[in-house]
Amino acid sequence: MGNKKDWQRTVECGALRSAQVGETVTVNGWANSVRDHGGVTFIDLRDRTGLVQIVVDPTRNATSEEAHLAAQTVRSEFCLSIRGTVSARVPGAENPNLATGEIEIKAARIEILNPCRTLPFQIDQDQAGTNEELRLKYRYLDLRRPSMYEKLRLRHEAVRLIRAALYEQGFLEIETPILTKGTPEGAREYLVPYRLQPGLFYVLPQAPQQFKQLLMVSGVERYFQIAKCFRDEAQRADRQPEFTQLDLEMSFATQEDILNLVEALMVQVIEALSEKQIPQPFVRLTYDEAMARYGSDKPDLRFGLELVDCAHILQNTGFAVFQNILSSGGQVKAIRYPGGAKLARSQMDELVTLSKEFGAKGLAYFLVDDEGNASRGPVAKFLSNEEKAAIVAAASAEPGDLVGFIADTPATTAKVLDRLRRLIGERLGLADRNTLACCWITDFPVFEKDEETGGWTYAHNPFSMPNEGHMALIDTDPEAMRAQTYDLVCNGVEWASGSVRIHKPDIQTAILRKLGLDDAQIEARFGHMLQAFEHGAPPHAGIAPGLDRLVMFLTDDENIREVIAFPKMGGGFDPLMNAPSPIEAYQLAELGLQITPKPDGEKKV
RNA sequence: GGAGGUGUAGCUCAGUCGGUUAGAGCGCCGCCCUGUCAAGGCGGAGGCCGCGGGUCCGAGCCCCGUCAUCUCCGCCA
Repeated sequence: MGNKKDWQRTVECGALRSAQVGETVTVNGWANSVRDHGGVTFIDLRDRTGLVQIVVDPTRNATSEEAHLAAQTVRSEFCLSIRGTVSARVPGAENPNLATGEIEIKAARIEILNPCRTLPFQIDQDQAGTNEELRLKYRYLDLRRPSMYEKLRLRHEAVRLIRAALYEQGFLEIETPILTKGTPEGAREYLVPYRLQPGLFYVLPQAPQQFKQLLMVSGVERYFQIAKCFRDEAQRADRQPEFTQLDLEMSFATQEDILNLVEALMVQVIEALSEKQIPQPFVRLTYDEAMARYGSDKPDLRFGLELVDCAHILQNTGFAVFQNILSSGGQVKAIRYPGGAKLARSQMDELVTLSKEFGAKGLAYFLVDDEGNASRGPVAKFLSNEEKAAIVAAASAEPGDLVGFIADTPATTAKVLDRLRRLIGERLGLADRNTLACCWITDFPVFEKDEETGGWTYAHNPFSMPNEGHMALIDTDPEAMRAQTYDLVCNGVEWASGSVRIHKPDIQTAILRKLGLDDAQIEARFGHMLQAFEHGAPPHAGIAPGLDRLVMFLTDDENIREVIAFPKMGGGFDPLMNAPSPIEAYQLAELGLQITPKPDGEKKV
């Protein structure tokens, strides 16, 4: 206490109430706004706890001449120390919009800790209208806005709750290397040249996957980490080149253990930090069910509009287009567009155009009339009355609805109908913004066909344990194999992904061979994992929810940059630090690197 | 890699059918003002209309190219 400087605050701005009237206090903060009336001047002083009004009135109180002169030079965002007396506002001058609106501080002394030059943008207004590149360039100013501070605080609280809950359950928080080795395939990786032996590179981790499994072999049993992950892929509104996952792994655990743990943890965090409705228990769907009913492995369950498989209804149809698709292994599935019969012809045409953009050959549809009959629309005349009635019933279509059909391969049918379903849901406002509809998607395929090479590629994660008995299918019907895998999906967004891991070297080797790796490649890339599995590796399972996504749910942001303190722009460029940037010639020489200039001149900077 | 949107004052934006001197609000600067809280009044400064080319008597506006940025597809778990 004796070390305290006289400019240092004794109270925080937002904490002051009528109870403190009469006290002499010192506050520190920034001038949120200044209102100079010639004689009396008001300053709204802001710190992270809120605003308090400062009155500078040389005729009415102990305000010194210096304080009055200082107040006249104060501009927006000056950093100030102010000492004064907490006073009740004059009757009628209270501000009910301010938590501290009953009182004000009559300034005796004003110290300008640091002035502020003219701002590049106004920070006492909502950030929504400001050019984002400018916000990122001056991120330190952008983050002064209370709404941005609140996002930082929510993120902090989420992490704090997660840590507390996992500590409580015996999890160890362990850091794993950032300079490491890549996992083949998957996302493009960030590379760091190795100076001591030019030509070698570290790889930044896409996730701590292998390390956390090795920690299980180590006997840690319960591991977690708030882990930075790196992927050198194209950006999206909800993707950053570096992002954060809650990475966790448990030994001697089943899928059920992981699902229960994560479900309880996420519900706890959401309920503690938001008013969102989060229905429980989370819906569970297998991958096959999800694809059949929603055409997606990450369905938005805030609304229905389930897809209707018309195969049975149309098995003897006279409509050649549908018949040909069905007899060649394709699907005919329908989706209901509530009230869609009222759409203008141009809007219906737009649906057809969009379907084609999504990959379908077209969109067939009929309209349901007031009597519940499918009397109009392009396919109405090609289907029998019995067929139409059965489809109307199966889709629960009502008078005034449009029923659209996609007839194509199962993959294309799913993809297009998923898009249409989301489009309809969005247009009709079916998704309640205040609800977080979570579901577990389980039992993903182990392999899927690689259309380019004709070989097999992993569908989920090459370390995932196939379902019991499914290894028997690896030579006969690998496409039918399912694994002990699970994704947590919320409002159509993939939130977490995990699996029971393979802990047996023979199974892991068989899977890798099926993926087309020869024994030499397996040894080079996964030798250390297989060797670890040969040393008494325990059964283990894990998962990794996206932390940025969690915060986006809390803040209702659709843009991941809003919930990261210092994010990067679209190309991975950081306009605040000006990174990436060129390095010195000697640094390149040390690394044994030579830059080949792009033929067509310079970009940027 | 592809598609679409945007680019005009420090910020957010308007700018008609291509027409002579490019506007508004906020911010900034100056003066006035004793109760405001988005303070108010008066005055002022501030523009490579992203950049390059073209069409035209004439381009912020039309055409071509290019750069930046945002969103989506591809990609990415």
